Amino acid sequence: MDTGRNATAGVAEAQRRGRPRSEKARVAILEAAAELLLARGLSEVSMDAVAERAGVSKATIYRWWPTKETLALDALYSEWAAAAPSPRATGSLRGDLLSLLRPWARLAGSRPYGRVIAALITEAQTDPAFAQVYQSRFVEPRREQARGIFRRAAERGEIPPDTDIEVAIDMVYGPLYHRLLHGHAPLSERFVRAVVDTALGGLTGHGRNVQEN
Amino acid sequence: MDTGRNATAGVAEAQRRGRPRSEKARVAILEAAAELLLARGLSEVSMDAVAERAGVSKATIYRWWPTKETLALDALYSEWAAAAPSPRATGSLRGDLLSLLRPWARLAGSRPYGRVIAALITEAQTDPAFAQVYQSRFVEPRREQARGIFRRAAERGEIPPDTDIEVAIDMVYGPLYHRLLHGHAPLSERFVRAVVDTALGGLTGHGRNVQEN
Amino acid sequence: MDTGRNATAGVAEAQRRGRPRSEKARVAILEAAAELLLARGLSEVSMDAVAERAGVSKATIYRWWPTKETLALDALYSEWAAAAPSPRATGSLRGDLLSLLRPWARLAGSRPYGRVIAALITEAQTDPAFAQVYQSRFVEPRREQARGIFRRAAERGEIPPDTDIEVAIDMVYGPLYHRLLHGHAPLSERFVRAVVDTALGGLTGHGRNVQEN
Amino acid sequence: MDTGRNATAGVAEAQRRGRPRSEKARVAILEAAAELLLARGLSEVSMDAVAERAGVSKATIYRWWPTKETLALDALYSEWAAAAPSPRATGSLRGDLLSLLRPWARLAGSRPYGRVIAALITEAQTDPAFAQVYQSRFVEPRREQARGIFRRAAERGEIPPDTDIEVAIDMVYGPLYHRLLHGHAPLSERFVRAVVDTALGGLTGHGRNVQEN
DNA sequence: CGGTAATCGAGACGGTACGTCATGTCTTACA
DNA sequence: TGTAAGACATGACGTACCGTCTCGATTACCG
Repeated sequence: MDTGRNATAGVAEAQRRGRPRSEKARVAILEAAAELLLARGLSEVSMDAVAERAGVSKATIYRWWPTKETLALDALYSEWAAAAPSPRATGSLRGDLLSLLRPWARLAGSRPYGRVIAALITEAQTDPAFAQVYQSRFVEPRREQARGIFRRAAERGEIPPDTDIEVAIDMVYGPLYHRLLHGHAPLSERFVRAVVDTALGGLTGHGRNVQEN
Repeated sequence: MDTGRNATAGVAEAQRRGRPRSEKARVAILEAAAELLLARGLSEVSMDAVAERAGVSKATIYRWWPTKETLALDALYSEWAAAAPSPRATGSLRGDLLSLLRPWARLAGSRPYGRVIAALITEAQTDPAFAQVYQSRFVEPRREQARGIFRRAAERGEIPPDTDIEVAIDMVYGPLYHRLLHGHAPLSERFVRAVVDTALGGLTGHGRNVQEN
Repeated sequence: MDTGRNATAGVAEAQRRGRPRSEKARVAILEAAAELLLARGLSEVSMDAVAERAGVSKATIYRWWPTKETLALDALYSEWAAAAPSPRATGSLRGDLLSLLRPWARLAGSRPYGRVIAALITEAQTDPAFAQVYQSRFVEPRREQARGIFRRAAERGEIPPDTDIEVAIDMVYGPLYHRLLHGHAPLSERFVRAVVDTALGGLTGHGRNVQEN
Repeated sequence: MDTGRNATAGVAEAQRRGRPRSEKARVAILEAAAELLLARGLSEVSMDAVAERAGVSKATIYRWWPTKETLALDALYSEWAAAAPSPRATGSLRGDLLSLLRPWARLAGSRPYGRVIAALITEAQTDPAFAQVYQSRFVEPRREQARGIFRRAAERGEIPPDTDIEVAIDMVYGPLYHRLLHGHAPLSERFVRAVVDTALGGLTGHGRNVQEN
């Protein structure tokens, strides 16, 4: 799936005229981009380098991805989507959150994704069009999952019905992104548990969740 | 204060030989950089542009700042340090946190600082030397303030003595940075209060803090 | 008639199998090329542009013309051959030359052909195969006409029998091409007459031809 | 002397501020360009290739020469100006013309200059600004020399005083350029003599110059 | 009338050069 | 020694064109 042009093309669509897009080239570009991005970071990766490593011409890249950033987004997404499992419903808010956030943290910490994500966020600050794509591809899907989790918890009575769910989401994802981007401490499993427990029970301890998991 | 070379050290230092450094140039550079950074973002600002706007030669900039990023850091720091008031002790954890975070959020939201901070974080991902400077100049001072606040709260018995303070700091700063960088929702005063209250009392509501402020 | 491949050979040839060549496309390509060439010059005309204007695919052009230059040669030739009348025998060398050169000069000056011819000559300098085609299509026919004229003049005794006819041809065509390509002065009718008269009678005036025409 | 910017800079001019232009680079560029041009022709020479061979950056070339063509003009001019001797006055029109044209023909035939000159003429057809520079640098100086020769011949009575000198110049340079560019026959010494003699005496032979030289 | 074969349109592709721009260094003259 | 001016090597940018290619669609013939 491309960030750039009309890459939708339903299955049943009649074959379009002209030479069809080279699937080989598409995959080679995304893989080359992903490897280079993780090895060197967005700003150190040139389109020329991607083209060379993918065995592809620069024009072919620009035909499908308008900017380096959109290519990076797609490249990262390919890796990320392939690796991330869909969380299952555990019956408790704590369990649901852990099953959502643990794979995310494990994935985020497994390779230098933070560097690439930081670069994408930086680009989103300046380019509104890119920001829109970044939001809808990377951010919203995960927030939507979290919204469902919190909504179901409210229905079960685990959290008050007037809870501001947007704030709640920021309370759990915020600290994770914080460590991912600032790198002042590891994105460990322990940290995920601590974040979830603190978000649920609070620091003062009166509502502290005692489950062990 | 420069990120780069001889940071001039003490007042009483003997006058060095040769023409002294031009204070006018130093200020002009920092101001030009700050304005351009906030207007266009780090990646869109060139050293040539800073030099031209400051009425200064490029060589002069490079003599004192080794990279564009260090210059940006200093330029941002000048603005930020001038504006941020030092928080006062209120006697309660909630009060202390609000007096620490509210000015931060107000400042961060007042101009497009997020764009510059995101760029600095991005650079820190790749350049370890810069990361070190960024941490010690921007991150640690504020974490140290927060550590003091939590430590005093533990002494007062407001939070358990075994609280992991590093996690606690991430629980309040994380959500703020999250909104600053992702921009999916405003960094409002209301949000700061919600973050503090949730961090203290938790989402489940059993320990919910009922103070009104 | 194409510069490139199977130049169709004889009329009576048996119809070849497969879809026959589209005459419509052939004409459209030549016309599009001629218009673009005269408007912009060879180097400013791209095959893509010709294809688009002719409503034809690039592959169709390349199937029949190996290079842009050969296409330009054919396009120019179509225009040129259609416009140039065949000179008639006047009975005198001066009359024959004028009847040969005047139409040439009028045509050459009528539209920016100089620009295209210069480009073809340039290409011929580098590509020997093209040079051969250019000579045989554009240069030799006209030189052959001129040879006949001078030969008959020698038979009539108008010029010495040992006259070097190749030099004689260069003496009349050279100055015309000179103005066409350098453009320092107009290719006027007056100039054609002056060239012929000077070539015949010389600058010193002793043999000056006094006919008026 | 450059075609591009303000390369005049009189001798006595006060040293301009900033790093002075690198004479070494200037010469290396012109020499690299000249060698490549003569070896491959203008269209086959890329700026990248010139930069690489000269050991110079592309930006440096573009700083001083706006286009490839202006660079080629300067490169050719350097070679040409260094080689061409100034003709001397012989006392006769024939002698003067031979002393002007023989070195020109020898030089033009010595290396594949025709290919480069053809390309420059081609460019001049399309780019009026370049045409102006080409005329004033390459064409006019030589025409001015020729004008002097014919003017003095008229004063001596060798040619009629009402001779159209512009036509006369085209009569001798035209055939030479014709052979240089069309390449249908060699630019030999014999040819130069034949052109001069025919231009002076005419083909009809009544005014034929009988000097031998 | 169905099969074979060359043509055509569309347009993606690898490759190469373009001319521009930014980085960081260097070389002058002047302060 | 510091500074303004500005030339320099390096290298990436995004665009444009070239000539080739792979499709489906078309249009003749030939069996």
